[in-house]
Amino acid sequence: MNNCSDCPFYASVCAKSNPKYFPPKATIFHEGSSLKGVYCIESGVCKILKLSENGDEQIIQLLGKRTLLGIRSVVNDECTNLKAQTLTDVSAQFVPIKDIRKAINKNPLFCSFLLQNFAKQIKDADNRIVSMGQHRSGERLASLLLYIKREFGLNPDGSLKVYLKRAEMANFIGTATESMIRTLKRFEHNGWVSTCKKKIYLKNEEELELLIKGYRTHIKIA
Amino acid sequence: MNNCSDCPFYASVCAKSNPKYFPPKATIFHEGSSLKGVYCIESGVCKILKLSENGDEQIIQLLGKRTLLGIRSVVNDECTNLKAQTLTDVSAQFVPIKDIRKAINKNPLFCSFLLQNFAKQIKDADNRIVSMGQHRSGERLASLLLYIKREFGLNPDGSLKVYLKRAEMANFIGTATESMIRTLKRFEHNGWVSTCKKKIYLKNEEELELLIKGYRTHIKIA
DNA sequence: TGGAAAAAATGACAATTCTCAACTTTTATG
DNA sequence: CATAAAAGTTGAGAATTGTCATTTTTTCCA
Repeated sequence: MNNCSDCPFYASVCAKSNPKYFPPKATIFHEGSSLKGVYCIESGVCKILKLSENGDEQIIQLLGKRTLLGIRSVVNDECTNLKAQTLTDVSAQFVPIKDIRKAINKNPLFCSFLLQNFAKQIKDADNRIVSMGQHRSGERLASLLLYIKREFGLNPDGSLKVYLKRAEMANFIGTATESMIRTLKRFEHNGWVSTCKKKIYLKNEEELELLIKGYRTHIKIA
Repeated sequence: MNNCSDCPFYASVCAKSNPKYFPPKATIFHEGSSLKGVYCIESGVCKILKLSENGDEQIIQLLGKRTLLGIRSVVNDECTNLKAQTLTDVSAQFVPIKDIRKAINKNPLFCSFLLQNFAKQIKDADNRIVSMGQHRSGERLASLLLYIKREFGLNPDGSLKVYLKRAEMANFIGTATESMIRTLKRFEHNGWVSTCKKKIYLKNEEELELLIKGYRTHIKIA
C-alpha cells in the first residue's frame, strides 16, 4: 500500500533498533489523536478504520510490513481521522515527527518517495470508491479476496495469509456480516473459493476477476 | 480539493498567459491517457470519473478553480486511471510535465504543498469510502449537497453554484438516477431543500447534518 | 480438557434499492 | 416559435441487502 522498501532512504528515516511490540487487537492510535510521530511496521498487519456513532466500523486499509502509520496526519499537521488497530502481533519503529519533517525538508528523494506513496494511496482509494459505488456485495467481496492475495500473499498451504473475521470482511466491503457470509457461501457453492475454519482458499481467481469486471452478472446458487 | 492558492509558488509553476478554453461536456483527458502535462483550472468546474464496462460512470471528484488536473498520474509516471470532463466552460493553464518535475525537485515549498494537497485528497477519499460503505443513499445525498456548498458555494439567489444533472448526482453517490430523484423529493417534502428547475436550495442544513451523523434514522415521507 | 465466550451460520421477514416502462417537463436548435 | 432531443419524474414489481432471533461451531482459558 505504501511500502517503504522502494525508498532509498528507508534505512536512514525509519530503521532503528528499538521496535515497539503490539499484541493482536491493540490500538496504535485512536481517531482524533494528536500524533507525536509515525510508526513504520516491521512485521504484522494492521487495520485502519473509522468508527461510526453507533459503533460499527468501516475498514479503510490493511497495512503490512514497511508501511507508515499516521503519515497523512503528520504531513497535514492534523489529528488523526482514523483509528489504527493491530490484527496480529506487530512490531513497529516509532519515528518522531521532527525526523519526518527533517526528511521531508532536507531529503528530496524521501519527499519524492512520499509523493509517489500518497499518489498510490489516492489511486487505491479512488478504485475503492468506484467499487463501493458501482458494485454489489459479491463483486466487492471478490475484490477484497484478490486484494488480500495481491498485497499479502498466501500461506504455504495456499490459504490467504491475512486472516480477517467474517465481521471484518463485511466491515471492509460495507455490508452486514450475515450478507457477507451468504455471499461467501455462494462463492463456495460455485467452487470459486473454499474455506476451512478461518482459512480461505481461492480456487478460481479468473471467475472472481470476471465477476468484478461485470462479465458475470449473476452469482449462481448451485 | 487541491487548491493551488495556498501555494506560494503557484504563480511560478502554473500561471502563464495562454490558457486553453474548453466548452461544457469536453473531455480533458480519457482514462488510460499518457499525459504530457497537467492542467491548472483557472475557472469553471470539471468532474473526475471512472467509466465501467457497461458505460455508466462513478464520479470521484468535482474540481474547480486553481486545481491541478492529472497531477496524480504525473507524479506516479502512469497513464491516467480516470477521465476528466468539463461541466461548464473551463479555462485552464497547461503545465508541461518537465515543469512539474522541476518544481518537485528544485522547489521544496512546492513539494510540500503537493504533499499536503495529496494528504487532503486521501482524507477526502477515505471519508467518501466511509460514506459509501456505511451510509444509505439519503445520507450520501445529504453529504453531496453539503459538499457542493462547502467547496463551491452559492449563487446570489442562494442556490448551489454547481449544477449537476440528476444522473450526475446519482453517479456521485452511487445509486440509480430514479432512486436519487426519490430521495431528493423526500428531502423536499421534509422541507430540507427546495428545487426549481436545475437550481437546488438548502433550506435546513442542520437536519441534513443530523441525517449524516446518524441522529435521524428515517427520512419521513411527509 | 471442560465449559464459557466469541464467532459463524441460518431462517424469516422487512427495508432499501434497482430496473424497466411510460409519461412529463425542460432544453436545444433550426 | 415549433419541434425534436434530452432530462426529469413516476409507478410497479423484482432483486438485493439489512435486521433480528436462534442455533451451531470454534476459540480461548481456567
